[in-house]
Amino acid sequence: MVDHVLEVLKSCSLLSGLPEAALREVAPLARVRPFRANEVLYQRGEVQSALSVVGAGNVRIGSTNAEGREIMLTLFEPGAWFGDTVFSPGMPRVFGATAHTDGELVEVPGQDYRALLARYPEAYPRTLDMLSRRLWSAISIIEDNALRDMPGRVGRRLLFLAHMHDPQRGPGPVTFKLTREHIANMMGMTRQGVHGVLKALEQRGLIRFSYGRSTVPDPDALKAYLDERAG
Amino acid sequence: MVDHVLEVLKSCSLLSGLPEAALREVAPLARVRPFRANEVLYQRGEVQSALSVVGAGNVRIGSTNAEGREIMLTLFEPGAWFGDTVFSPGMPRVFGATAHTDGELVEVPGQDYRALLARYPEAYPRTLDMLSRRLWSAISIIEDNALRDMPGRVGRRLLFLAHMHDPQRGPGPVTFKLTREHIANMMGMTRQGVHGVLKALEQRGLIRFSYGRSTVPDPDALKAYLDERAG
DNA sequence: CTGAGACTGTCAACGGTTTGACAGTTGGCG
DNA sequence: CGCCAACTGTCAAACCGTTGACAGTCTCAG
Repeated sequence: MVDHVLEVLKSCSLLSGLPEAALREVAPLARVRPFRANEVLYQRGEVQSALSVVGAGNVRIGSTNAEGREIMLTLFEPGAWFGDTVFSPGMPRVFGATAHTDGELVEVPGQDYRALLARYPEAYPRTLDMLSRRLWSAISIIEDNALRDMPGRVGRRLLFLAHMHDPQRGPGPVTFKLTREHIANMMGMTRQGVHGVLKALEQRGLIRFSYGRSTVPDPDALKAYLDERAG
Repeated sequence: MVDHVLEVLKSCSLLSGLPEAALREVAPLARVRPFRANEVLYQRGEVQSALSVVGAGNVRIGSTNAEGREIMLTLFEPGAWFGDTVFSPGMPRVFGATAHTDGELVEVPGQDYRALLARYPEAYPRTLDMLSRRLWSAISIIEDNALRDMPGRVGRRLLFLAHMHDPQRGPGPVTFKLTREHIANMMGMTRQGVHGVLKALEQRGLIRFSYGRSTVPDPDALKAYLDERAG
């Protein structure tokens, strides 16, 4: 069990600055939490601080407003971490987390994680780097939303997800298991609006889609097209 | 001169986790850079990494796309810091910085700042906290853009700026020296669109504006109004 | 294999924002 | 004090995305 937890922790980029000995120290303190598709994992506004690492399955990050309209920020794959409030204990979560598929979470209590970092200060620069990159991503999204039209936004967000999924990815095709509605929620658009945009991209051969999934056959080609048409 | 730099560094929340002795160490390595209104301070995409602290005046953070359309992310006051690439050396800047008024910047070379942190590791938690809060803000903005309509977005962004300006601020009125066009660039709207929104808010007594400036007489009242009408 | 539920395609009507254009206002600089 | 440049108010037309509605398609569990 602890070995399994250790494997998950080792797969997490945020923790890769820590030596294996350090991970062995926290592994017994972590909690494994299996989940089923569509289960609510965390709600926006909760103040408990823990570092969550996706061990298996996919997790949707986002929140819902009073009228039931949902916004999705991103989709996390195994190895991804979230719960940025570990760094600002006492702050409420800005977003919620919902299971996208069946899977499992490894949760390290915030206090234990912070204590560990203090014991291995050489891991701090890497940690700052990871957090800083996430800020970089968030700002890019704000920028895209303000400067680009809908095809631009949708295309860029798909590329963003592709990169998120695997930062060292080669030029091959990427597939997203997302419904039109999920994409719409991610962009603050409607299902119908997304349909139109995807259809236009499909006619250019930049995207292919079927029931419940979309595929970008050549991310570089999509990127080139987007860069050409705006900015 | 060094004393002056020291004062500026002490006013910066990012550096407040460092003991005064540490700030004294870097002060001589910092560069003071005076600027005039509308001067371009940094361009998006540059890779040089430095920590910049606003010593005096205001700085607009944002970027411009090829068509000349500008997006403004936020406006920084004295004491604010930027240049998040110090934590990810080698990454290009995601945004540019432009002088909004006359003023002055204090620049600490990235390497020196990182070396200082390594020498005073007790400052890391505070640093992570600051960065994490900034991420929190960025995500809030993404959320607002996706879930709220225009009056909601404009109102929330003004409140955000007010908080940015002075996190410990009391209930008094806040004034922004921003033209309609600046606000429009901040929201990805047009000048005319902003006009309509502000006019509606004005009729409710939630905002007042004159040539080149807008005033929120009672931020709490504005917040209450916004919370009531959406989420 | 078959039915129910989830997802998708499509359309017309509606509404809000932008575009573009021009006159009016303000503030600072000579 | 007066002019110029920057900023603002306002309007109609065009545009784009949403709303709402319904039928068609796909998947999976039983």
